[in-house]
Amino acid sequence: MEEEKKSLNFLEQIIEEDLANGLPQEKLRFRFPPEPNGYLHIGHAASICLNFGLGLRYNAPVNLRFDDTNPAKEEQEYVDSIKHDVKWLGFEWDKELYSSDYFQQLFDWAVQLIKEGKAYVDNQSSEEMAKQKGTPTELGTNSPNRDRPIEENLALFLQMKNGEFEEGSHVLRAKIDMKHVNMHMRDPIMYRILKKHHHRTGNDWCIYPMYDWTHGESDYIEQISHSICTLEFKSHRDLYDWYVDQVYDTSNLRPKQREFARRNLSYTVMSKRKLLQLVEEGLVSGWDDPRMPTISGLRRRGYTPASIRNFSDTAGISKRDNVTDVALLEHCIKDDLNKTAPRVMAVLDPVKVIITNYPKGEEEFLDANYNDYAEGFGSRAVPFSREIYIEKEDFREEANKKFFRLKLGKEVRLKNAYIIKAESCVKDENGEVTEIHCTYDPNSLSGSGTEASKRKVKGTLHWVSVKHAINAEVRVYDRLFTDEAPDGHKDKDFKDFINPNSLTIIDAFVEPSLKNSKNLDRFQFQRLGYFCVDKDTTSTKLVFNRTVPLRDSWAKMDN
RNA sequence: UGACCUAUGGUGUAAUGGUAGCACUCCGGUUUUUGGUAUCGUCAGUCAAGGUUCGAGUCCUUGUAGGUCAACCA
Repeated sequence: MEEEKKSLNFLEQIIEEDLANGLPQEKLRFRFPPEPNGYLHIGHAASICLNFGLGLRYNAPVNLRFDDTNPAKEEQEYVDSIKHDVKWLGFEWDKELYSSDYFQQLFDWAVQLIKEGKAYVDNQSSEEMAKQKGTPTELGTNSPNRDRPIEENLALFLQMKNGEFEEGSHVLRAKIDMKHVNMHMRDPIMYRILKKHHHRTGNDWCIYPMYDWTHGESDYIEQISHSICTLEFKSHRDLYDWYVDQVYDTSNLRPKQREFARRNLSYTVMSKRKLLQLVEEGLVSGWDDPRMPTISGLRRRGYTPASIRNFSDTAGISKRDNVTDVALLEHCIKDDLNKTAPRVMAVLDPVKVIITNYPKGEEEFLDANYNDYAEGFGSRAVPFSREIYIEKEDFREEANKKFFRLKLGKEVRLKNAYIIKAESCVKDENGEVTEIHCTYDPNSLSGSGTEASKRKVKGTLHWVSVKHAINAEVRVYDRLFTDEAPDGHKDKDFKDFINPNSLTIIDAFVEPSLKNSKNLDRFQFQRLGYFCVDKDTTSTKLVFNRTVPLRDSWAKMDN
């Protein structure tokens, strides 16, 4: 059989081209370079799947490199969560590295640049420097310190390093071109003074390298062949190349930066700043709130690593701005869970059914498959008795032919149990149905093989036995925002679109087999959706998150 | 009054000058002891105008639209 040719994305095409032009395959090396200043989200997952996917595809190593050059924002907590998330997604990095590992090397190279007359110390205020920088349409002007003698620069830079200056008083700048059409080339800052404790280097340094100076050189040190980042860094590429060229030795590989469009998802926001805002203002319970688009939020919500990987592959990558429909993500998790989740029964909005011809005090345990349509899931015993709960919406006193559920005088099948017929109902003073009285057909037990058990009845309902049901808190989620692109409105704040009903907490009844479920166990609650055990679960209280509801074509018809 | 990037069904992505395809969404049929799943199908697209070419989504020109760039952030 001929293997189907899979089309390449534009980055794979670039790599193929490089290989065709003589780059040896064993020189291929990638990296995922997060700044440890927040939690990873589904957009990062795109980058992770992309870089590690390339590693797998080309049998090339992929480094996990923490871009930790700003001690003001970075914390060990974030490092730990990032490592956990990458592992959880199912990827293995070659080396765990930190930009801060290269502080000494970067410093030495900076000294070299000063000696070559390619860098200088500027002691103007940031306002003055900003003014000289110009704008995208106006050229910049030179700093009065631009031609400071090399010896003086060297001495000042050393003083900066030794902590002899205040924060903000001096910077080291690359001497490139203040009239360059690219703003990033107008004598960019290489080092600033920051008298802050660093999560790894402690107080060893009080000058810290800027992103641009750090990133290309780190790629070069690690001999990354393809340094893949998002589109907003496109204009940094000139500078990336300039910096690398200052230290590039032709016997080594010269890394190449290429950019792709970041992944956006409909009905949510993706910037770390905005996500942080949601957390800090208490609009969600934390970074791992199941409504958050973070990896930890999705995990807690019940998403599987495979579903997220599959989403990334399916969505693909390109260079155009995009807002991917969250329906695709939901499709991916439903697709995975449909194949892997055991099916059980839970009633979220209960009404009591009394089976009047079932003997009082009697109970029986019915064998129920965890999955009727696939092998290997096994089964459990589900208790049945005279009183059960069904969903309120599964009963109507009267309804037309399209209503396949329980109505007076009609029959339905109870999943894994008997066929019952509604005879009458009891209502409270508000007209709400409080009890439904039914009779059952004792010969109709599921799987018993009797004539009666094979009767075709149109509806099948899920249920739990009143006596055996266990209580569970079920958290039902809706999208966090009511707008498709909450941060896409110039005149409105993204928080104006917060959905006030994004979380509904329900006291539900679940079948007793669920009693000992553990955190992150995933189930299909039949006819309702996929649910996942939440970490708030204790030995006395079960808590479930609804990952995603099942498709409900009846709800659409009924409206 | 700049430079750079991007424009393919509602959404996301292929087509590497040669039949515009795939997935999601929507809608409909079949199957079904989940109104689920599965399966079959329908609707729907190359931003515009010129040019090159036997042939253009692809190359060129000019528009138009969107995005990015002026942190001692990354």
